[in-house]
Amino acid sequence: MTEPKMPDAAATTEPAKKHSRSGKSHATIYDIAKVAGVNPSTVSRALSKPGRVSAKTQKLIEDAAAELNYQVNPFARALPTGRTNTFGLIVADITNPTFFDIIRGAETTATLRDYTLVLAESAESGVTELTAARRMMATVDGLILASPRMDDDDIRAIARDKPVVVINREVDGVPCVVPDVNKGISEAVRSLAANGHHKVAFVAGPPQSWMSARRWEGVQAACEWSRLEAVRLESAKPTVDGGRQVARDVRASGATAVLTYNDLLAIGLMQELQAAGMVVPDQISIVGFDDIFGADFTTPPLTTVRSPLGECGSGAATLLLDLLHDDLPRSAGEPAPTLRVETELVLRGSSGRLLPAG
Amino acid sequence: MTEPKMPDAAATTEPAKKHSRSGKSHATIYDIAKVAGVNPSTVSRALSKPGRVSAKTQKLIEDAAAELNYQVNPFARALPTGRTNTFGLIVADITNPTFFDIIRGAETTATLRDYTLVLAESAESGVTELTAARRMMATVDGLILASPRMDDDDIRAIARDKPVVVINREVDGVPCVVPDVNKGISEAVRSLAANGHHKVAFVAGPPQSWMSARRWEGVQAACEWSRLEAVRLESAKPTVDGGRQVARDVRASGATAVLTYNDLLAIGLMQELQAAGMVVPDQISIVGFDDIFGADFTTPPLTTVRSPLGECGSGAATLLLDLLHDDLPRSAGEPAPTLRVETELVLRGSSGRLLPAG
DNA sequence: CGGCATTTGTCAACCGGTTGCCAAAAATTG
DNA sequence: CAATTTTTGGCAACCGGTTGACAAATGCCG
Repeated sequence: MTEPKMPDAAATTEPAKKHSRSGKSHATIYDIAKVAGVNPSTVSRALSKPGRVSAKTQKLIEDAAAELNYQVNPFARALPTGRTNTFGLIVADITNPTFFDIIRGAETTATLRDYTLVLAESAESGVTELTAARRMMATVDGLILASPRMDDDDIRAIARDKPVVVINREVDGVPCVVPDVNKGISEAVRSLAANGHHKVAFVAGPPQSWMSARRWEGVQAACEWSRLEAVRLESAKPTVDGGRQVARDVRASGATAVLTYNDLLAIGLMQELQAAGMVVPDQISIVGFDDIFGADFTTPPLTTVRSPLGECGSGAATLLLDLLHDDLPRSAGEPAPTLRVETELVLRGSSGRLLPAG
Repeated sequence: MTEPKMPDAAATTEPAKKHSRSGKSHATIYDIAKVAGVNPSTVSRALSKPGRVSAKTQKLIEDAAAELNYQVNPFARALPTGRTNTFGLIVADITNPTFFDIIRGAETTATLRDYTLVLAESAESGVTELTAARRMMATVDGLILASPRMDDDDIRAIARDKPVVVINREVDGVPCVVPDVNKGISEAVRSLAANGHHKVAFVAGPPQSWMSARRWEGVQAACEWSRLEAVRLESAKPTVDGGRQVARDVRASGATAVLTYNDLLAIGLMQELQAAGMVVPDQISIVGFDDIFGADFTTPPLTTVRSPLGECGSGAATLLLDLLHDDLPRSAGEPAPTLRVETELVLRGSSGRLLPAG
C-alpha cells in the first residue's frame, strides 16, 4: 500500500528465482552501517537500545534502515540474547471450543505486545503434553499451559527452565490463572433450589482435571448450603459423545437437575435425554460450565456457569509477558502470582422449574 | 520418564536461579565434540547429514549427544541455513469455528512432520492480514493462508518470497486447497427441488470472499439446472448476528428455502425466524455451508453442505511441506498444484418438505 | 607394493546480530 | 582554559551451528 515503489527489474529478467535466500535478500545492519557511515554496532544500539546513541546518529540510522527496508533477523538476534519474542500455548484439545476463546485471548495479547504465538496440542495426554512442552522450550521465551494434564512436578520442572503460566489449574509455585468457581456455582445451585429441585447430579470430567475436582467441590459445598442432595457421576470423555453416554446414569440417579463438568457434556446429555422423550427443563434441568461457543444454539439454549475464557487467555499472556519483562518483581519467598477471574451463571432455557409429573 | 537420572544438587544449593541462560544451560556440539574426541563440524555432520561420517564415529557422537542430553539450538541452525522448521497459518477470524478444524488439521500435520505451527489472525481485514504475513515471513519457512482477505497481487507478492499455500480460494500461480462446491450444492438444491421448493435465496458472505462468490455461482447454476428461481441477499457480517439481521430480507424475498454462505449465518437466521414464530423446516428450509462444530446443536439440526475443513488444513500443510522439501518438483511453466476436496450434503432437520400454509 | 579413487575428518569462514571494554569526543566544571 | 566527567562510537569477541575446501586416511586395483 504505502510502501515505496522500487524498481522490479529483477522480476522480469530472472526467470524463476525460487525463494532464493541469496540475491538481494534482506538488508542487514552492516548494510545500514555502510549507508549511514557508522559502525554496525552503533546501528545495533540505535535499533535496540533507545537513548544509547545521539539523536543525530539515531536519525541517520533510522533513515538508512527505512530506505533499505530493513527488518531484524530474529534468529540472529535470538542467538546471542536467547530471547525470541515468542511464547507457546499448549492446549489439551484444539477441537474443544473451550480453548478457542483462550487461544484467541492469548493471540490477541501476543500480537498487541509484539509477540508471536506458537500453538501446540496435547491430545488430552500428559506425556504428549510434556513432549510438546519440551519441544517448544527451545524456541519460546515462555509457555502457557491451558488445562494441563501432566502432573505438578513436571510443570514445575518446566517452570524452572522458562517462565510458565498455567490456566485452569493451580500449581504451587507457578503463576496461574483460574476462574473462581464459587460465585457461578452458588448462583446456579441457588437457582435450582429456588425452582424446587432436591437432588442434583454432577457429571465429572477427566480424573486428572484439576478443574473438574474444583467444580465438584463447589457443587458439593453449594448443595450443602442449600440443603440439596448432590451425587457424582463419571463420564468417559468430556465431549458431546461422553455426554450422550452418561445419560443412562443420569436417569438412573433420580436427580432432577444436572450440572456437568463442561458444556460439551451438557449438550450431549441434553440431546440424548431429549431423544428419549424427556422434556428439558420441565422434567430435568441441565446446567453446563464454560459458556462455550454454541452453548446457545441448543433448544432450549443451555444454562451454564460462564468462565471468562478469553479473559483467561489474555490474562495469562499478560502475566507471562510481564514476567518476561520483569515488570512483576518477585522476591524469593513470595508465592507465585495468581490471577483469579469471576464466574457467573448464565441463565438460559435448559434449567428451570420442575413440572409435576403428569 | 525414561530420562537418565542426574544429580540435582544445584537445585537445592542455589536459592533462586531465575531461568538463567548461563549455568549448565544446554550442551552444544562443541561439548559433544570434546566428549567424543572429534571436531565440532564432524558432530554437525553426524547429526544432520546422514551417511557423511563413518558408522563408528556416528555412534560415538550419538552416544555423547545422548549422554549430554543434547538438543540443537534452532536459532543457531536457522541463522546460516535460513530454515526454521516452522510454518505460519493465518486465519481470518480465530473465533470462527470454520477455522478450528483447519487449524487442527494443520497443527496435526505439522507436529507429525516435526514442524511447528505459528498462528495469526487477520480479524477479517486485508491489511491486518498483510501485516501479519509480513511479520511472519521472517520466522517461518512457509505460510498457509486460510480464506485470505487480501488481494491476489499481495498474495503473489508474498508467495514470491516464501512458499505459500492458500485455502478456500484460488489464486493464479499459487498452490491452493479448495473445496469443490458443485457436488454438495447440487445435492442440496436437488433435495430442495424434490421437496417442492421453487424459490431459493442465497445469503452471501463478505464481498472479498472468493468462496462466497463460488458458492453463489454454484447455487445459481444448480438452481438453473433444477429450474428453481434463485435470489441473492447480502449479509453484513458472516456471523450468527449477521444471520439474525438478514432474517427480514429473507422473509421479504418470498423464498421458501435459504442457503447461506456459512453455518454461522444459517444458525442466526434460523434463530431469528423461529423467534418470529416460523417453523423450520415446515415453513422454510435452511441450508448452511461448512458443517462447523455446533451445526448439529440446533433444533432442528442444521442441514449443511460440508467442506472437509480438517482435510483442507492437513492437505494444505502437507502440500506446503512437500513444497519445502522439494518433493514436488515443479518445472517453470507448470501451473501451481491445486488440491480439490469434495463437498457433500449433510441432510439434517432444517431442510425438508414445505407444508401448505394452513 | 606403488598409484589412484574414495572416504572421512579438520580448518576456517560465515550467518547477523549483541555487548563488554575502551578511547575519542563532547559537555561540564572550577 | 585546563581538568574532569559524561556521551558516544568503534573494536572485537561471541552466540551455536553449517559448509566449502582441503588434506589425511583408507580401500582397491593391477
